[in-house]
Amino acid sequence: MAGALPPPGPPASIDEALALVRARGGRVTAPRRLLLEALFTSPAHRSAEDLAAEVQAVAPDVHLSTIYRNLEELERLGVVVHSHFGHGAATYHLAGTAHAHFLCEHCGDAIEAPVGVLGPFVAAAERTLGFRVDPFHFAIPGRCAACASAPPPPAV
Amino acid sequence: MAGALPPPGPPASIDEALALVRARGGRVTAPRRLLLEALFTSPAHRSAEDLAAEVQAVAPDVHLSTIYRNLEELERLGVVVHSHFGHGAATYHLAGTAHAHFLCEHCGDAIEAPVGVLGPFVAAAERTLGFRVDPFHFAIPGRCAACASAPPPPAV
DNA sequence: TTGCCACTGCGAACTGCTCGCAACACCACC
DNA sequence: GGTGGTGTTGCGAGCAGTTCGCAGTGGCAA
Repeated sequence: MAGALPPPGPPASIDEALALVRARGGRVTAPRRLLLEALFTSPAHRSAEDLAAEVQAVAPDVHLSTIYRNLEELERLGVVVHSHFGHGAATYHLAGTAHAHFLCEHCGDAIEAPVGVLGPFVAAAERTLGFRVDPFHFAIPGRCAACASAPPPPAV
Repeated sequence: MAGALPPPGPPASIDEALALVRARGGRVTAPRRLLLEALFTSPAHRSAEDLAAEVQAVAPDVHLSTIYRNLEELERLGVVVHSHFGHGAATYHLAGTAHAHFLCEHCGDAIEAPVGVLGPFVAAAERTLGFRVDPFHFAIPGRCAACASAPPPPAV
């Protein structure tokens, strides 16, 4: 690739992410590299604990708090984003793949939301309330098609 | 489970709520009554801890876990609902006053959402994905008008 | 009045996350 | 190829919010 172009969006590779880390004075360490490898090798949403397990499969000494600190740092640099699915732990994924989620509270299934569904809602919220919705940070709860069509469970 | 007692809507008074408790075999106890009083005397959103403090102002011995257990029970009976504001504790309020919330992640302000803003979005989600959105359970994050117009904080 | 059992208070435990601290090791500079 | 400053790490304690187990209490039907 050409020389000194600052990446306009989120980094597309581990090396680009590490360059970003270096650019703001950070250092390239083994836990950091392993965490990035875990993030880049799969687009899935994983909790900090899942990611820690993946890193620890290679380097068992890496501590959970190191994972949290690195995720926080990478989020500040725009490499990853986190979102919340229901009541449980936060999940992390690459910033480039940010998208909204619908979470079925019945079967636990998460549906990745095409932006088109949210666009009019986001626009309406801004027009009516001046509120700029961030639809990525929290999953939108409800019932998926399969569970919605099934008879609702008894109230007790 | 046998639907011998279909309550048409959420109870409108403490006594109605207690009748509901009795109808499913429950008992009317002092902590339960005090909790309902706290819930019915103000429409505000309060955390379990806030509600415990209100109850404990009258009956200091009531334990926080009793509050949680009663809230769970009342939720099962359809008397209260809980919702989540950002990362903090869950908040509880009467089921009859359910409404969506927009939560500003910058100043922490919560805006109660007129249903009109959400209607088209809920309809679109159902039409496109078959997904039945429950917009009440989690606050919708973003930036309020004041914070959105202010210059965004530097990325680092 | 009696007795069953729903409910309570209490404290420990759990989950998800953050913090303080001393030791370590990356890397700019020589 | 050293060397030193300092960013990062591992560790463990601690926090908030919530749940659980247990033995004792007391509401209420009979």
